Amino acid sequence: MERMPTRILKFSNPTFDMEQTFTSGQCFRWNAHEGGGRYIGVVGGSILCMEARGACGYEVAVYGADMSDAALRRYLSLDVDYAVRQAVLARYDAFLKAAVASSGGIHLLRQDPFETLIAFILSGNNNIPKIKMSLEALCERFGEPIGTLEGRMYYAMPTAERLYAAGEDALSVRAIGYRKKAVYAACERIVTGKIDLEAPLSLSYELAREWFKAFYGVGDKIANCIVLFAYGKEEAFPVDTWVKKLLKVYYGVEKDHEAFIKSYFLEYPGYAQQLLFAHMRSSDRRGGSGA
DNA sequence: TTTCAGGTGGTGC
DNA sequence: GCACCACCTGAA
Repeated sequence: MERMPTRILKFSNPTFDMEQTFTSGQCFRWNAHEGGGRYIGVVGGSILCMEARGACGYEVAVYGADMSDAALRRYLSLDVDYAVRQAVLARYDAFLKAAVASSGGIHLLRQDPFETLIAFILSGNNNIPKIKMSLEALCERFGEPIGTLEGRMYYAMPTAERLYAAGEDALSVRAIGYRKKAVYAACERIVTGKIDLEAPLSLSYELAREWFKAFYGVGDKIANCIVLFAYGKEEAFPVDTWVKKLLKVYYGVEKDHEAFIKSYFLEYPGYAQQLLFAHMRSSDRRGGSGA
C-alpha cells in the first residue's frame, strides 16, 4: 500500500546541499535512496522524503505526523545566512577556502535534544554505521511506529520515560555494548531527576556544555556535539580524532587544541569545524594530501 | 587473528 | 594535573 504524504513542502536555498548535510556526521537517521538522489529520514514523529528539484530547490514529502514549513526551515537552518559564513571563513586561510569550496553545502541542523544526547552517547569510541545500527534498533524496539513507506516501517525516537521503564538490561540492542549503561543512566537521570532538556537553551555555550557533562558518558567532545547540533550553540568546536588530525596537518597544532581554537576560529567556529571536518574526510577518501 | 572506530571514566603517579 | 588503559562489537 502506497500512502499519500501528509504534506509536500518545497524550498529553494543556494547554500543547502542535501547529501553534504546528511552525510556530515551530525545526524544518524537519514539514509540515501536511489543512489543518493533522495534521502529519507525520521524527524520527530514524521518520515521525511527529500529530493532535489532544479538547481537549488528541494521537495520534501512528509508522512506520519505533520510538519509545518516553519518547523522544517528551523530544522534545516534555512533562514540562517550561510553565504555570509562562507564568505567570512573563506578569507581565513587556504584550508577553510578549500573547505568552503568542497563542503560549503553543509547546514548545521537543529535536532531534538534527547535524540541528539542519546545518539552522541552512542558515538563514543564508535563509528557511524554502528551508531546508526544501535540508534535504529532502539527506535524499532521502543519507539512509536510512524508508518510504512516503500515496504519499510519507520519508528520515532523513543522517549526517556519509555527507555527508563524498559530497564537497562532491555537496552541490549545490536552493537550497543558498554554504551548501554550510559544510555540508561541518561534516561534515569532525566526521568527521576525531572531534568528539563529545554533548560540549556537559555544558557551560554560554556554553561550548556558543562550542563551536559554532568551526564555519565558525556565528556567534552560529546557535550560540544550536543550543544552544536541540538541547541545551535555555534561557539562549539567538537574535537575528536579527526579534528586533532586536521589541526595538526593544517595548522601545526598538536597540543592545547582548545586554546588555539578559541584564539583562531573567532567567527562561526561550529560551522568552521564542520567544513574542515568534511573537507579532510573527503580529501582522505580521495587519497589527497589533505590540502 | 588483529586492529581500529567522531571517547570517557577510572586509576596511578 | 596528566598519561595511560579497559571497554562492546562489527568490519576490514
